[in-house]
Amino acid sequence: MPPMISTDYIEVAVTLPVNQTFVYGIPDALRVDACPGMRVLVPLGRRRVTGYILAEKKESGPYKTKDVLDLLDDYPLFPESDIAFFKWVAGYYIYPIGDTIKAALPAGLDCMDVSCAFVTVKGAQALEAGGLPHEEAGVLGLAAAKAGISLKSLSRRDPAGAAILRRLEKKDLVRISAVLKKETAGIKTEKFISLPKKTPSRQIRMSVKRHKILSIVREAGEISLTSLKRHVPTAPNLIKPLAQAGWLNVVSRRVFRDPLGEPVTPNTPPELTDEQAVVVKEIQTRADVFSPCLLVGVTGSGKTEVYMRLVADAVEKGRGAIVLVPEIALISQTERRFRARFGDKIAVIHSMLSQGERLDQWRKISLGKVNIVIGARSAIFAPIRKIGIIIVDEEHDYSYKQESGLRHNARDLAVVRAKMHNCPVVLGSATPSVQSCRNVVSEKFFKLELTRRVNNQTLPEITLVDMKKYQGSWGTDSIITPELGRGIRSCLEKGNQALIFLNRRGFSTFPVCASCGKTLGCPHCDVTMTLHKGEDHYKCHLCGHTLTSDIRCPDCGTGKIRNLGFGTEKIESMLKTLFPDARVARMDQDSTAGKGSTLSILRQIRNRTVDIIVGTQMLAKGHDFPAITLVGVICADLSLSLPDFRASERTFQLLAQVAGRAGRGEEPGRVIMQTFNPDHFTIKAARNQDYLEFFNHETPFRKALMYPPFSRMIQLKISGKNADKTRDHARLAADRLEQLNTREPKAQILGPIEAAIRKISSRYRWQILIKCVSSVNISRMVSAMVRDPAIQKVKSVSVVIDVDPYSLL
DNA sequence: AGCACGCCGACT
DNA sequence: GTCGGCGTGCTC
Ligand SMILES: [Zn+2]
Ligand SMILES: [Zn+2]
Repeated sequence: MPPMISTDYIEVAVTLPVNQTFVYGIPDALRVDACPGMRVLVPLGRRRVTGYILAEKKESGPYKTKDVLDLLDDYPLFPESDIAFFKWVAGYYIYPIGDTIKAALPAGLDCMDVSCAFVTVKGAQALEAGGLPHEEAGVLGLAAAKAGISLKSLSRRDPAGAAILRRLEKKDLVRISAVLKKETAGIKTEKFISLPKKTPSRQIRMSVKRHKILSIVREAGEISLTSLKRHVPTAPNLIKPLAQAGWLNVVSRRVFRDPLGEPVTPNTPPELTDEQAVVVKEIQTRADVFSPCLLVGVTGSGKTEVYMRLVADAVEKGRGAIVLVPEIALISQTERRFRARFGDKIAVIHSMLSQGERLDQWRKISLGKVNIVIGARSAIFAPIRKIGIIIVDEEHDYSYKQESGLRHNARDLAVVRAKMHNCPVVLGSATPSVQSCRNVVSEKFFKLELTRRVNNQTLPEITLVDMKKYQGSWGTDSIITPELGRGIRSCLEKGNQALIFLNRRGFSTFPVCASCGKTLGCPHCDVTMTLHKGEDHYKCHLCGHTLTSDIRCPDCGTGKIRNLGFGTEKIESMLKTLFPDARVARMDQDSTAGKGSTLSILRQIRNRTVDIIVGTQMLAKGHDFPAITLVGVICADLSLSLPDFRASERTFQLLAQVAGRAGRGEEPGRVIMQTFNPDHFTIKAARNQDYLEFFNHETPFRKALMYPPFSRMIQLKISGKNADKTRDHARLAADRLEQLNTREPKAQILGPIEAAIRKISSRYRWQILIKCVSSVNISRMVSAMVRDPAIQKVKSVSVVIDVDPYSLL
């Protein structure tokens, strides 16, 4: 157990966007159980909020302190040693410390006061009598129906809601009071039943059911109520009188929810290849020092086995391990293999888990029951005490970057955390990021390689098809070229599966008015709508707004819409026409929206009940499809022309990844990539599956324009509902930055510019880009800028800081 | 963030 | 005259 608080005061970080911590007094009754890493309920202003104990304090400082109201944990959620890490993260990402900790912890652990309106007796009478103004009756009815309504949810419904409520309060029809909103994730307890040591003297009537229960309990020794219910469904009612008469002992105990089914028995590791053994050895010799390693291994070269050896080795030495994997729907192949190897010694943090299940995985770690964790980006915050190794699989993957809230990059944080724990960190990939390659060149990382595939599979053969040849062709040839068509046919004739990739969903992606020529745009966003035939409407992919499929042009009022442009849904229907005997399935965000649909599509692929599978990048990651021998890429350059310095890298990674889906089984694979730019270095490098070729071509561009990894970059995203106010605020922010840009080496401030997508969900968007070779200077000036009251006080415009942005769009 | 305070326009 | 709008500032 960690050291308890021994002082009269504690330092607390509250979950609010404030850049400071607060000092509270701690009553003796709470102090005996309190320690850093626990949550407390504290008064702040005139409400109660959740805070995290950071440290003990001998003095209150210059403030008049308030007392902690309650201790919300009986065991710390994170070790005291992690606080330094959280502070580092908060500083680096320029994000409030309390919010940083909240983002790091499992969700649903926040309690706070929420203002709620309750209908008074007078209000109920008034509602029944009628005669109230329409809107007042509406709000009152809502509050009555829900037995109290929070002010926040009301003003979300209707911006005028708060004003109406105040009127009602004045008339004494509602009462507004603070209600403590409890955490939504909790610890699960279960009842366990056993026989008492001595048979009770008190006799009760013994029915058949009661006898049965007693005999089951006698046999089991101790049994949970849940398993007892499986034998006797009415057990909960039956045990009560038995327990009261002393015939049974019933205790409530905390349990961990097990989301992954029955625990697996650990399997035995296979023999390592010579190459694998060398890599493992190299990293093991650096076991007790911070040593970042880039492990480049072609698909199928056995990286996962190397990871598992390193993790097992760290555990043997009494230390823990963190394994990061890309975020995908369902559990990935890598996660499954780790679980098979380490059984119940490993915690799994995955987006498919419920809040409570995630909390339990976290608690298992913080209680020291397990000291290995595998999971997507949030697992980098897992409360492992003495980390012996950190693994980042597919380190180039974009899902390591969180694109909302605390915009961290888990891959970068892995390196930081490894440094704090003096341990190796292994970044593995077949196609490493430009950033990591650069770190090898600059000798920040050392590089290890796995060049041979374990079972001697051959790498897929990749051919390019120039789509320019078929521009204006008849029928479907311009989209599914004859080369790709022939490829699919021969793949199907051999009884294999084909995967067709297009990173754009929907049926028609470019609806245009036949009479005035205007595109059909979203009324809330600055993008065109997409026709979804299955759902029979036009949909905006940014805000979700829909328009009926039979709509006339809203601009001229009469024109019919011509549905140009194509997405996965259209490719699916074209393939069904071209190959009427083939079974075609589609996997994208639309086809996997329903619960269980992802699983059912994956099962179809695995059981070979589909022949052609069309999909978006969802198909590119994490799942193994052994029967796929052909991968067709409809348009390799879709993401190439985006106005973003990482467009090439993203395209290269995506193409390399999809290509890797071909030939995972016995038969060699084939990849056909259709492109308008067959001579572009990105496409060529993807065809050659050569990350170094890509790196060598991309590096000069980045260097010339001072883009990462040759500089640090921070992007400010300024948005608001009012176009003029947003623009003015963006200009103000840029002015402040210019004023703060005094230290050498100076930063380069670009903008403000209007974002490429000028409006999303009725919010106008502006951007400022800051580049600087000095990490310290760029961080200092941006922190100072956001702390400026002139910037902070304007609440109708939001300023979001994206440190090391992945995409600038 | 949320909540109160305070200062100005358009209503009784 | 006040009711209620929002801009400003503070929370240990
Ligand atoms: Zn028109
Ligand atoms: Zn929209």
